[in-house]
Amino acid sequence: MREYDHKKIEKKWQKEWEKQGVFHAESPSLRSGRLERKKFYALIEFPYPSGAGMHVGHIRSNTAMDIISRKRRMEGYNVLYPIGWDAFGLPTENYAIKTGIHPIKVTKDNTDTFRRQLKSIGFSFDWSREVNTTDPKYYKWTQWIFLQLLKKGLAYKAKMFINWCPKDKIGLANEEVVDGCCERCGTLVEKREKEQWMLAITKYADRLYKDLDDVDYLEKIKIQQRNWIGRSEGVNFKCKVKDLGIAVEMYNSVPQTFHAETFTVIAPEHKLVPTLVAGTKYEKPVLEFIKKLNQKRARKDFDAEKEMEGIFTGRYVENFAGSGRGLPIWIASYVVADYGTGIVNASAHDTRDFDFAKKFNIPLHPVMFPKDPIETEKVRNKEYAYVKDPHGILAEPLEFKGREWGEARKDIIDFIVKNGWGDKKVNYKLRDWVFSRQRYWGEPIPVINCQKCGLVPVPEKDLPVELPKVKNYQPTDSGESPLANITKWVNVKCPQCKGPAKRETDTMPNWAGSSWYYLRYADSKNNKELAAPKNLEYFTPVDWYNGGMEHTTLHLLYSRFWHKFLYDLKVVPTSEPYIKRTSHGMILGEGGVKMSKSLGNVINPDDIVKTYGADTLRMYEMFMGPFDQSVAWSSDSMIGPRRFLERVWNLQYKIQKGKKYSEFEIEKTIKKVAEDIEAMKFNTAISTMMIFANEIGKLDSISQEVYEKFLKILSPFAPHIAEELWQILGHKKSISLESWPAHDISKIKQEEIKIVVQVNGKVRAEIMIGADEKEEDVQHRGLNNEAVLKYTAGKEIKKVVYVKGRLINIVI
RNA sequence: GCCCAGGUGGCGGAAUUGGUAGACGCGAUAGACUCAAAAUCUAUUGAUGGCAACAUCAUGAGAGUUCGAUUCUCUCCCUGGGCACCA
Repeated sequence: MREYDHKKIEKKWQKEWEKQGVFHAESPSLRSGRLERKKFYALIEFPYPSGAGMHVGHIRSNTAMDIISRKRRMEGYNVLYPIGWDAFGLPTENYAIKTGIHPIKVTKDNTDTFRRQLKSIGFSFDWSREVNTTDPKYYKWTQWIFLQLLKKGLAYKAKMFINWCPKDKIGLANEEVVDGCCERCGTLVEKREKEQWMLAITKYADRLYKDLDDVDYLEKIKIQQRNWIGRSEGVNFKCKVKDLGIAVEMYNSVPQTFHAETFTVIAPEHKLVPTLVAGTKYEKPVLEFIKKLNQKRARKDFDAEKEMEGIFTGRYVENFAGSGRGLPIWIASYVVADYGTGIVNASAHDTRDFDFAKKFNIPLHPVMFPKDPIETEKVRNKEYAYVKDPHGILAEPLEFKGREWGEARKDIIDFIVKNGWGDKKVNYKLRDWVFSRQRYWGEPIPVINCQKCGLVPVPEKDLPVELPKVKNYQPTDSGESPLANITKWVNVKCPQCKGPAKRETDTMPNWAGSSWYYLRYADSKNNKELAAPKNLEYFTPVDWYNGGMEHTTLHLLYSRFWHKFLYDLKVVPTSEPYIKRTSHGMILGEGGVKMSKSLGNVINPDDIVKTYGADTLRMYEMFMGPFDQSVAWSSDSMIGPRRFLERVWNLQYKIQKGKKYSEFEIEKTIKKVAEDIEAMKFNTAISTMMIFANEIGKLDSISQEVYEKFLKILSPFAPHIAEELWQILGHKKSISLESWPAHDISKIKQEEIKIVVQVNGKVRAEIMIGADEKEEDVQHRGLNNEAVLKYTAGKEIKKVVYVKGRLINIVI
């Protein structure tokens, strides 16, 4: 008997797969005729090659998609399961700053480590399509996409207040600021005015929102994206400021209660504020108020909700919505300048407005009341803010008296519009994407500043604009990229007038390269185009994309935006990049704490591959818990899957020619495993296989046919051991190229079924019945069962419930 | 505050449309093998009571619907994640 030697087996098959090119996806561009075979495109988020090496979390998500890919291959699909490196980014640059080692070298070392580690796990990646975002041949096309965005007016420069991290010396997108602090280093973010490149993602907000209806994403992912885009339909009220004659628009997303509005609030930084108070007695106190407020806001622990501040401007809105009333305009600290119009009318039906009015003694006028009369009295007495209740009854305007708030909404909006008081308006929370970074390790933005011609795009034929070598990667305190110091690189001739000009020194954020990488995989070696249309037509969209929840609102939204843009340019054939999106849970350290270097609880996959083997590691990570939930690592539990594989290995010595085994068990197992893989319930798929192996392990001998079927369904999970056993059984072809065993439902039929007899819902007996036995006969047998009679004797039987093939419940 | 997940043995976790709660795995206990240990194999393993057959209680707490609830409804508590001055 040979022992299960995982080291030998795993190395052997990894070499063999590579030699045979088992996992290469066939491209239509490489053949003359049509590629008839159906494709399946499985995608994982390509890793950022950090210096720490691969995390066990990578293995979890990669294995999941690997199992699905391997199953699809066995089902006859031409599977594309690619891999690459999202290698631009701050950690590498910060490392370079610290050590002086060039980021190119750092990246090469790290990707080498990752590649070796990934290969040691036996993932069925098509390595021939490997991409790297830092490769000029790759980022040539990232820059090309930027030029197209520029051409269409979707990339623009804007002088604006940006979130500035004083430590990283970098501008941050709103999305990258967490609790007012830099997402990466935790430093308190400052506001700084700077010229920035922006991408107009808001122009696509509507489509990004609506098209979610047509994709198969996990519901929670859709909800997060919808919340992030934050679409709301409301009314822009058209008003005039009394005595000034200025027209203002005020956005209101709940116009149903517009009659309740008794005052108006404006954001402190709103550009209209100085005009409102200019030359009045309010000017001095208002400006002082704003100055003080800004100082307060800079404080980290400042809570605008609790520390609500405000001041009257001395101005009024004139004749609000035809009511003849004038609404006092207050500056309020809780109003956001860049949402809607930054000026809002306020009412008793909003908690913040309500609290504000109470604090500053502004009159309130509720117009919507609950059905309960006691509560109505409370609302009438202004005891609390009665907010957004679809069943609340409106008292005003009189045209809508007695109608429900939720139901009346549409009609009230029409009413307002018809009277000319305002226009329908859709607003989004989503803001444009701050696209420039004052950093070295990113794609140079391919633009030239000419003194005469202004901003001139680099001609497409001159792409890529390559990163020059620098000595120092430290950003400058002036906020410019280190590239600004390379005069040789910066000074160029203007492509239009040939006069002296300077290159743009800002680079792109790391989200750029990852916004379109899945397209490049379709044709990663193409030097003439982003990818051959033939290949894009065939491979895209991605059929199944798995990744982390943390990328739902940034990467996933950005890449959908770019994809839609490329669709408009007719570069890609579909309007959505991913048909299906799922997500995995995190792997936590032992005891449920976060895995981190500082806690010293990081698990090194290399050690486990060495001692237990890649197959055991794969099995363990799939078995440890539900795929979409976080699970704590437990080194003790690793032994379970390893024991299972050893048992499977030893089963080979039980094979006997001509031996038959109940078809029922193997067919049932195949069916369950297949269903569980599709539902990403890998943990129960494995337990099903364990049960099967335990069962046949008890027999004296097993048939080769059954064992082979079992190896096939095991192979996506533990491919190395499955290949080895497959070969031992005398097969020449790789098991990866075999076909997935079809389970025959008709075979899954039992002669006898065990059912339970309950008395008043409590199990009292078990009986065996024939599969086709009549209900009356079954009931009769249940009722006359000895154990059951003990409980029913002398009692009146009220009812007997029979659930076919399940149970009998006798009610007494 | 809002949104989304969750809460089941010593631990990770199973339970089709409501239908035998605790599958599978880890750990633990006992036994076999061994000079011994490891590995392996066999048995037991939710709690309480009982020599046992068996009984009772158990899925965060409390109520409800039902012949029957881990599953459905309501109220509350706790944990994790996301969002948050968005009118």
